[in-house]
Amino acid sequence: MIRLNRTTEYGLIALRHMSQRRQNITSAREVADQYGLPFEITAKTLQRLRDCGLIQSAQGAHGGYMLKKELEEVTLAEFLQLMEGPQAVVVCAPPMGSGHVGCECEYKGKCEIKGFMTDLNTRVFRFLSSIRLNELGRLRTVLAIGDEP
Amino acid sequence: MIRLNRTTEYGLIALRHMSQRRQNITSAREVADQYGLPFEITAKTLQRLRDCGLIQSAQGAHGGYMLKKELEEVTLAEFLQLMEGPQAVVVCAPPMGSGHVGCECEYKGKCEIKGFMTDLNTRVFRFLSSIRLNELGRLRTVLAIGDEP
DNA sequence: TTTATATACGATAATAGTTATCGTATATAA
DNA sequence: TTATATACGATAACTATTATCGTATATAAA
Ligand code: SF4
Ligand code: SF4
Repeated sequence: MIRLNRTTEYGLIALRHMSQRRQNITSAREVADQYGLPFEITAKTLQRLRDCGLIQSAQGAHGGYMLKKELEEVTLAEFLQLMEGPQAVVVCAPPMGSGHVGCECEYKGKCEIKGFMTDLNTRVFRFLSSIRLNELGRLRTVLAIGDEP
Repeated sequence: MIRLNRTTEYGLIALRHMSQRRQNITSAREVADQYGLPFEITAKTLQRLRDCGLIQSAQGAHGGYMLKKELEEVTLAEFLQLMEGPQAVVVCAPPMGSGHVGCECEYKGKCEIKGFMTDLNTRVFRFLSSIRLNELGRLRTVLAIGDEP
């Protein structure tokens, strides 16, 4: 229920990379190389972030990407929606953020847990909205002692 | 990131059904019929709940299933772990509940968001642990006005 | 003008995970 | 003996995720 997409991780890795190099432009190649990510997917991920308005792109030889939005202004809920599409705990619940697009479910008529699920969906959305992407910069990778064999 | 398995829903539907019919035994057939669920999967789901100690089974002609544990004592975090296996936000984070079994990730060495992810994992676990299955009984299906076309 | 380097983007293959089904065995009350 | 139930392994069908390929376009610099 809880696992993120790889592309979401790639996106966060790229955003953090950019937030550390303020003012400086970066490129899909640089990000992919530095973190060992697959180039093609990294490139597409960055294009997607640009489509969403989180970063801006410049084409051509010295082109690349730069942060556009303040990461503090982006919640994890919003980011997930941008990267993974509309999210909901169950198909009958309205996807986070936009709209009451409550989908269809074949069990809808007889289902007795819909109320519970709708409530859960709301709470999950609130939880994810309480986390902002500027937290990416706060925590660094702390290798726990004994983490490696 | 956020969607539950169908089997988890089937399990919750069954648990709620049983919690409404205290003392009375129910069966996979009864649950499947009443809510229109696929019988085979419902049966396996109930077997799984029994393996986990949430319900007890009786074989034979008048057999079936009964609640064993108080739903108030079961958190959503525990339930998800039982139904969907060890859960974590990312593969490098320790799955909820049991252990520091932090898995392997090919990007581990260079990754800079591991700290953020580990922290997120902990917070998600806390969130899911704050919800208990007795809430299943509190909310009923409230059909929103205009929910159907 | 040519070259090197970058983004842009559609199409598709490979992989993994979820969901559903089939077949058979066993237990038990009537 | 029969009807009804759980128990359980194997596998098929479906869906989503993840990775790759091919080609087009933009731009700075030689
Ligand atoms: S109607 Fe019930 S079974 Fe269907 S998605 Fe909603 S909660 Fe799940
Ligand atoms: S090491 Fe980094 S990329 Fe790998 S799973 Fe952990 S957070 Fe994700």
